[in-house]
Amino acid sequence: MSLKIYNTATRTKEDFAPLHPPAVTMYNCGPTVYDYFHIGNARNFVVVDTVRRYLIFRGYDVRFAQNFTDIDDKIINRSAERGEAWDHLAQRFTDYYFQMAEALGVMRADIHPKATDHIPHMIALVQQLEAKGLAYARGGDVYYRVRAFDSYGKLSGRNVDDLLEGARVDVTADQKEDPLDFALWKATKPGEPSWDSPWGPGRPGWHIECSAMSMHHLGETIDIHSGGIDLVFPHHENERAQSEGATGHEFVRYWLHNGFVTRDAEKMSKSLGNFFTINEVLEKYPAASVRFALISAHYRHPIDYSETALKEASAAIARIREAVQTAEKLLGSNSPAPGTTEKQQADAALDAFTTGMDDDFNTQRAIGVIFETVATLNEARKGMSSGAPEEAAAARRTCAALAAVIHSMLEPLGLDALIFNAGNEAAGTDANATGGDTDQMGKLIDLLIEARAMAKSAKQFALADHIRDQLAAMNIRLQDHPTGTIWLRD
RNA sequence: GGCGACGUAGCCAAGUGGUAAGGCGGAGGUCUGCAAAACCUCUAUUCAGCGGUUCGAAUCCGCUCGUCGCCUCCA
Repeated sequence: MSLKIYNTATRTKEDFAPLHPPAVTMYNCGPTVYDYFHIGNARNFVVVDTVRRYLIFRGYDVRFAQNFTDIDDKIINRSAERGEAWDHLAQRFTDYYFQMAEALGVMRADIHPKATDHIPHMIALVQQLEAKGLAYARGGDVYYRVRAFDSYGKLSGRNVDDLLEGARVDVTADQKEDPLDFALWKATKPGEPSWDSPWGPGRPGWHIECSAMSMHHLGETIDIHSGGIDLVFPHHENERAQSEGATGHEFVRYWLHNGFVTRDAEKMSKSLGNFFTINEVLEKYPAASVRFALISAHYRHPIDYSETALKEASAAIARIREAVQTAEKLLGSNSPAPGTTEKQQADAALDAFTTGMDDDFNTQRAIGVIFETVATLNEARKGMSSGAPEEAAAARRTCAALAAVIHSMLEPLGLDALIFNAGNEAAGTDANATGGDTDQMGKLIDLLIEARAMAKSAKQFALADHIRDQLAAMNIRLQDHPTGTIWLRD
């Protein structure tokens, strides 16, 4: 079995062969920190995090960098509107990024470089391009000479002449040699932050930062570079031109781009006002549901954001959580080790999961396998209360093995902790959702369950139901099983 | 105008040549004191439409219709 990744550069699925296995270098174009990121940005972070987690699951040693664009027009404009210092604003939303990303189960990158910390690297890169005749200075600006780079357009499948036709170019706006040329360095304007450079005070163009930071931290050639599909052109095309123009060799081996989150089939955008910021979404729905919804279609396909989608995701997650928690609760603290049969059954599920994910990170197929495993687990659970001791013991082994394998499938999807740890902070002393309720709270609940059982055997159903209802009001839900009553936290 | 993606059940969504995964929702049933959870059965003779290739197509080719995206800051 081999992992296949769809490479935007070739428009085909390719066998994944990193440059120096098992090492994998990955770079994702991160947020411009001038506002909360929206649900579309969230999809990119979640998708890339899932890719990263799966590569780790597959045994790769991943080194991952994701930048913060902490200086650009949007930040300068927002800063002016708010009367807040641009660097203060950027820091504030950088902090929010970490907070929201963590909520979504997105792991921190190994490196989170900031553009403003890499100005010297960018200047050096621009100088290299200048020396090679690929860049030229005009006034205090520096531009990339697009037509001097032979393969410009290769990544996005365009040729420079087509680009000119459709281009809405205001040639008068600047001093470019060619309308297609783009800015590497922008001369400072009054009131804007600026850095000293060989071309005078100014600030970097947008594209140059990713080239500089990717090469500085991960090397001149990296394995995977990712972003939303709208970054293919011009951002990634320009990054490629800058990096390969400077070094003369391949910049990225696999270009990976995720599809949009749409709203009524249209791309979310600021101008349409049809976007939701992540903090708004997380106020309404659990992070597990949001993440599940974001990976419940293939990452390259568009996904429509709606209340229905989030509710369905919540229901789907509830089924998984219910199955695993019920099984683990019934197993108690002395979960049996799997025998050969159970081991094979679990391995088969894991293989099916891996096959799905190996096909260009097909999370939906992987999720399908999880649900099939859930169904098998629920069925096996009934056997646990069998009167025949051997049958019950076998069922316990099966349930233990399947519950464990479900956890190991949820982990690379970034869902395991979100589904099973959420609420534990509120639960306080609830030692874990799986096992012996050794804490005091658990003992109290067990006592109430015992009282309810006594009421039931005395046919005092009003009292029994009162106990159940009051516990439910505290999000403690009771389940009656042939072997006894268990409780779960909702 | 150039380039590209998509159209599968009430909804979401896999499947890219061998006879339609999975989830949500819905209907009926089993279990239960009643619930909850779970389980069982049913819910697409068919994959936008029309042609073609093939023993065989949702899957390949052509055309048509529809939706969306990139070409400008954008995940």
